[in-house]
Formats: sequence, structure tokens, C-alpha cells
Amino acid sequence: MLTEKQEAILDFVRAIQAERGIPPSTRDIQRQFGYASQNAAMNHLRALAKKGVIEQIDGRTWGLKARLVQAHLFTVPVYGSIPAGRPTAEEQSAEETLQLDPSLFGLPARAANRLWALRVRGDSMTGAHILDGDLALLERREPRAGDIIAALVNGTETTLKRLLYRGRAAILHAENPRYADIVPESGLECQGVLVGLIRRTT
Amino acid sequence: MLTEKQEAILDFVRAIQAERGIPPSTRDIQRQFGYASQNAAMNHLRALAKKGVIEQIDGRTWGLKARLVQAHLFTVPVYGSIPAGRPTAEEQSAEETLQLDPSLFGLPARAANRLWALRVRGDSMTGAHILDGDLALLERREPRAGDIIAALVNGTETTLKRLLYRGRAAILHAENPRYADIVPESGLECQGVLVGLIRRTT
DNA sequence: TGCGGACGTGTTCAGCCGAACACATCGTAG
DNA sequence: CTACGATGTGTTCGGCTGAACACGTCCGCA
Repeated sequence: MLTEKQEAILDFVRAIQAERGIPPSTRDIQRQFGYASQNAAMNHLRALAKKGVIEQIDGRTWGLKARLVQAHLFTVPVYGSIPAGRPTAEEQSAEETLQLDPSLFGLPARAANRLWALRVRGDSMTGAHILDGDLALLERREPRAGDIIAALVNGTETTLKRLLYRGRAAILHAENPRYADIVPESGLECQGVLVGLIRRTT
Repeated sequence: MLTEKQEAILDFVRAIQAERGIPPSTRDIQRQFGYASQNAAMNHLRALAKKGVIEQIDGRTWGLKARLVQAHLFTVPVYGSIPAGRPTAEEQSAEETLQLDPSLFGLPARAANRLWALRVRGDSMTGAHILDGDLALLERREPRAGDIIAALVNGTETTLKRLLYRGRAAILHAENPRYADIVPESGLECQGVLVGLIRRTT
């Protein structure tokens, strides 16, 4: 979605805006990244705006929408079940959105735009103490063996499974003996790695 | 403290800043109040700054210092283990504090000062899918049968147990067969009822 | 081989911004 | 009566800002 540079710029804008309320000017960005020209920053801001993550607040100043800045909160989209395709930052398809303090899960600020949440359905992960109705917090990143990941199976729906390797073959293991392991035929599509869990018990 | 005009200006600044994140310029204020001179606004801003309700955010822009806009977040104290006595609102003894959105757990605003959190130790509640290291969110209120509660046993430490009744006698049931039920001798001291759970998996 | 996108330099320009200075009015406290 | 603070007007200035234009590099893709 975002290039590496664009993400760096976005992080900087977010940091400044969270700290002092006002986003950095193009020349602030220029200085921060050592650009010789103000236009380098301008180009990135325009690119970020085209991708919808920032906007021009008062017709001049480039910054994040006010709601996304509040204190040091992340705004995380919550999905019920994910239709085919990767969950992107398009929040249109998100059921709702939720605000949480990243320090709760020990997440660095730059994880902000890689986070999303999934409302867990079914009992396939009860062995890992993840229940129906729980809210799984996921980060879009490369999974490691043993991670619990949200994976796209059958190209239709996203499910939570533990990623294991049998030799070189990846298998998706349900933490419930009533469910069989899934062996992805073609490439494995990982949409996120579990980093946190939120449960409502009332 | 503030004059009538100053209060009007302050309200306007607050409104604009809440809406778009960036406070109005002196000329915005001038237009809003129909001043013929920008200096009228400047004078008021300087007066407000002298009284401490406003400051210069980035060396130029005048705006509110406090983030009075901050969503509807609860500040919840987090305890490791609770020493004897009831966990009160004194946050001095809290290990840390945590900010969360009450809507995450479907809690009404008036629950704010009844909430606290406990860092779970031990495996006595794994049957209820509550693990060592989890953060249990609790509300101080009268428990009902079947609730998972934080109870003070032996007058020394707080543990999480399920509250059951055998006839009229209350028993504290660990959701783990390796732990025996506890039958409180004297009155049962309930410090909170489990309303939510937060787990960090990384 | 050519095209376009990401990325970056160098420069100029019009507009907005805070700041300052000079000055006026009014009511109130000493 | 005087001094002062609150409230304004009118004007000017230097600095910062976003925007635009021209130009250049690198890399992947058709």
C-alpha cells in the first residue's frame, strides 16, 4: 500500500501532530529527512493524500484527520469476516473502528497503519484460549513459524490459525482437535499476525 | 477570571481546534467577530495566554494547550497483586495506568470510576481461557452467581475465581482441576467482577 | 527499448501569518 | 484628575507556507 519512504513521512507527520497538535510543514519534513528541496516532501504528501491517509486540514496545511491523532491512540479498523482480497487500509469495508492505546500491546508507533482487528467466529482456536466473539488484534507483517495468523483460505474468508511447518510445507493448524489441519495448496496468504486479544465478558 | 469577550474568543478557538485540529489564526478570529483589525484578536489572545488558558503551540500559532478534545477515554489503574485492603480509587498503589475506550467493552460512562485492572498471575483460570499475564478488567460491583470475580482470600492477596453457590454457601471455584475450591470462612470480600480481558501475545 | 512511477534538486512566487507601532475610546480604581 | 486595563482601528514588515515549473535519476514493466 505505502512505500517505505511514504511510511516514514507518515510516521513523522503523525508524531509531530500527536505531540503538538499541528502537523509539520513541508519544510519541517524537508529538514527532518535532509532533503535539499521542499518538493521532495510535497511529492510524498501528495502521494499520501491520493492514498487517503492524510488531507489538507484547513486548505493549506497537510495533516492527518483530527480523529486519527487524538493523544497517542491508534485507530484500528474492525472486520467481521474478510471477503476475498487483502484487507487494506480502506476503512469502507470495516464494520466499525476502535481506538486503543498501543502501549497496551507494546506496539511501536510505526505499527499504527499495519494494525487491524478481526471479530473471531467459531471455536477452532479455543486450545489457544481464543474464543468465539473475541476481538483479535492483528498486524500485517511476515509471519514466523508458530505465529497465530489470519489467513485467507479458499479465497473466500479469513480464519485464524496457527502457522506451522511440516518440513518445508506450511500448514494451518487449528487449536482444536475437532478441526483438521489445512494445507494450503498454492501460496499462503497471510493477512496478519496475532499481536493481541480483547475479550468482553459481559 | 475571564472577561466576557475573552470567553467568547476562547470558545471559538476551542470549537475550531476541536473540529479540525488546528486553532484559528488571528485573522480567522477577526473575521468571526467582525473586527476591523487583526490586533483586536491579538490582544485577546495575549490576554488569554497571560491567564494561562492558551499558549503558542509551535512558536507562532495560538491554541489551547490541553487536549480537552480527547475522546471518551477511561483511565483505569492497573494492579499487579493487591495487598490487604480494598483496591480504592487511590492510584498511588497502581503499577501503571491504562487508557481505554469504554465502548470496547460495552461499558456505560458511569462505570468509569468503578473500573480497575488486574495483571493475572498463575494458571488457576485457564479453564475459563484466562492466562498468566493477561490483563483482567474488573468492575467494582455486587457479584452474581457464576461471575468471575477478584476476591480477597486470606486477607493477603487478590485472586481471580468463579463465584458459585452450594446451597447458600458461596464458594470460589478455580477453573482448573488442579486447584481446589475455596470456601470463604467469614464474609466474602469481592473486589470486582470481570468485565473484560486484554491479552498481549507478542 | 520506451514508458511511467517513485524519488529528488533548484528556484520563484503570491499569500497568509504573527508581530509591532501608533493611536482612540471607555470605565474604573486610586 | 490621572493612570491603567480592556477593547478596538489602521498600517506595515519580515518570515514562513504551499504551490508551481523545469529538470534529473533510478527501476520495473510491457
